[in-house]
Amino acid sequence: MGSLSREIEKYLKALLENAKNGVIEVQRSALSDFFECVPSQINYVLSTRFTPAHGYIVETRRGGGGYVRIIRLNFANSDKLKLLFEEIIGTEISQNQAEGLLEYLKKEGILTRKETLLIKNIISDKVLSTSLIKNQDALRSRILQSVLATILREDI
Amino acid sequence: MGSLSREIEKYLKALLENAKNGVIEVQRSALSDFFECVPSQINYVLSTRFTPAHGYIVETRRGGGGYVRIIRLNFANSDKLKLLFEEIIGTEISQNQAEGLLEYLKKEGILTRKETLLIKNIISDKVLSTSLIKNQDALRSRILQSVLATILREDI
DNA sequence: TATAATAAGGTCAAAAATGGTCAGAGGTGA
DNA sequence: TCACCTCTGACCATTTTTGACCTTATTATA
Repeated sequence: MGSLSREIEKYLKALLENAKNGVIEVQRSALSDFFECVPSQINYVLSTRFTPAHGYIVETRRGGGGYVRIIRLNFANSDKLKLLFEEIIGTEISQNQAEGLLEYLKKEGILTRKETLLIKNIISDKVLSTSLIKNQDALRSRILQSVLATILREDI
Repeated sequence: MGSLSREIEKYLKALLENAKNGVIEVQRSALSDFFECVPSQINYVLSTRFTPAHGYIVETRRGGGGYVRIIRLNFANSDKLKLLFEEIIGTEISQNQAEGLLEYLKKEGILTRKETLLIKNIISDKVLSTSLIKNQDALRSRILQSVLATILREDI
């Protein structure tokens, strides 16, 4: 008794199985035509089943030649990363904590010295202490989530 | 599938690859004939994909014997580049321009693919479009300045 | 040598082509 | 039944494509 959402989910996951690199590109309108549903149903599926926490990243582009790209994350040999990832979602992280996390990733050989430095500087107070930002620690958490998700991408 | 603009972009970049000196000259009308599009489409491609932020300068000339010359900047002239970068990054920078700059740095071998992806994702809408931030483009500028400063450090 | 014709390229705004958001209606399982 | 999914539609945002009209340089000609 699959709901439509579950069907769409299955379909996309099947596509991903056959894709090399764990990356597929589809068009939202083509998908919604195929499943005879409204386009926003596709967004619903993506936002409930293809989030980083589920192990996917979605990138889209509007306009002519637009697309929806789904990238599968590879948690296979990084349970620890998965945990970390889940732990920091929706949290706030101080500069100190963030640096600790980055150092850990460096020590594990997951980030190089240069990558660590780049990110450390980005999330430093020097960059983030600005009236442009309402809550530094919350933004820092979002940035780190993005870093973890990128690291986990299969296609890099 | 891929948009026409992307095709034209690829075509020009391929020409540049084969050109020595990183300079090519084409005729707008010849290009638009070749791609069966209106001439102004070429301008669109140039202005969205071959800006200084993307690492290119475009020079044109009208009238008989007119041309469009595309010059790819190379990092060797890094004094000029530093200035250019400062100008490009300014106090605000759009996502498109920022991504162009990162792609350029990758192409020049200054950033690896992974570093590029990490930073690109950090400055993406996904991370920065949040009510936590008042002015995305301004924060993006701060982040890129930090990245450049890190890159330009001698000790890494 | 002016002047007209021709041969480039430039600008800008409207239309077309995608995808995004959000609130409310409709289902469904414990 | 009640909380929690799912589905829908009206409205929004971004990117690309097109076309009408404008500017500049060169060449031919009176």
